[in-house]
Amino acid sequence: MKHHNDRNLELSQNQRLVMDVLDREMGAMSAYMILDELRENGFRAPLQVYRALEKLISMGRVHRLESLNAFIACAHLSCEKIGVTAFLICNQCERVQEVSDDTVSVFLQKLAQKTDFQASKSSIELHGVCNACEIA
Amino acid sequence: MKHHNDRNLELSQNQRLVMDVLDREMGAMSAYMILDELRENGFRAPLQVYRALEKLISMGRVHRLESLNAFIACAHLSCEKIGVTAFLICNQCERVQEVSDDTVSVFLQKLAQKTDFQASKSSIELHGVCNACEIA
DNA sequence: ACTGTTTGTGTAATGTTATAACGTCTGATA
DNA sequence: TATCAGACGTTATAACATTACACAAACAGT
Repeated sequence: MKHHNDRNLELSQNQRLVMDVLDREMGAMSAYMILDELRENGFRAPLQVYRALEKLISMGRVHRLESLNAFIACAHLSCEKIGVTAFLICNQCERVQEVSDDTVSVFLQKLAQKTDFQASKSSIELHGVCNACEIA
Repeated sequence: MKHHNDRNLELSQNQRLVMDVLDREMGAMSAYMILDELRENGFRAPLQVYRALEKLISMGRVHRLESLNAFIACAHLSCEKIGVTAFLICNQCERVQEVSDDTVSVFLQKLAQKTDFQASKSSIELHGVCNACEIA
C-alpha cells in the first residue's frame, strides 16, 4: 500500500514503532501496553511512548479514547477530520468503531446553535455491544 | 428547598459530605481535590472519596467527566436520565453546561440505527469557549 | 562554515488518578 | 441471636501521565 508507506516516511523512528504497534492491534491500547510491546525495540520509559503519541495524535493518525485512557489507530487512512468523530466501543470484543459522518457533524452543529457554544475539541464515546457480538 | 434536603437523607455521612462539596463548586473537581476539601472533616484516603462518588454516580446525582478525570454535581435536581447527557466544558471559566435534550437523544438514536450499536453508556464531552466567555 | 532554532531522543524522578485487600462496625431481618 | 448487606477506615499498590534536565541530529539564514 503505497499511500501508507509514504506517510510513514514522515515519521521518526519512535513514532513509526508506536504507529506500527497500534496498526497491528484491533482494539485500543494503553500507553503502558504499547511500552511493553516496544521494550524489545529499546523502549524503556513511558515518555518515549507519550511523546510519539502526542505527535501522532496531532497528525490525526491516532485517537485518544478518554473513557479508556487508551489510544487507537485512526481507522481512516487520512483522517484530517479531527474532532468530529464518535467512537463506538464494544464491551465484549473490545473493538472500536469510528464514526465520522453527517450524524455526528449535524449533531455538533445543532448543539452549537442551541447553546452558543463553539466546540474546539470533542470526545464522543459510546459503550455497549456491537452488532457482531449481539447476534453471536 | 425541601426536595433537596429529603434527598440528602438517603445519603450516608461520607456521601453527603462529598455531595455538599460538589454542590458548592461551579466546575468539576478531581477526587483528590475533593479529598483535600474534606480532610478537616476527617477524610484521610482516596477510597473514602471514590466510594462515595461511586454511589452518587449510580444515583445520578454526580457525573464523571472522562476527559477531565473529574466529577461534577448533576445540574438537574433529579437526573434519572443517566447516559443521555452532553457536557459543554468551557476552557476559560471552567464551567460545565449539561445538555440533555432532544438534540442529544435523537443523535444517539440515529447513530444506533445507522450502526446497529446499542449503547448502554455514553460520554459526550465538548471543549471550547462558552457564550459568556466569548462575548467578554 | 557558524550560529541559532526546531525536533527528536534518553533518563530519572515525580505527580496524579484509581483500586486491591484487609478488617471493623452497625443496622435490618429472618 | 445469627447473619447478611452496606458503609467505613487503613495500608499498600497499581495504572496513567508529566516535569526537568541533558544531548544530538536536521535545517535555515547569515
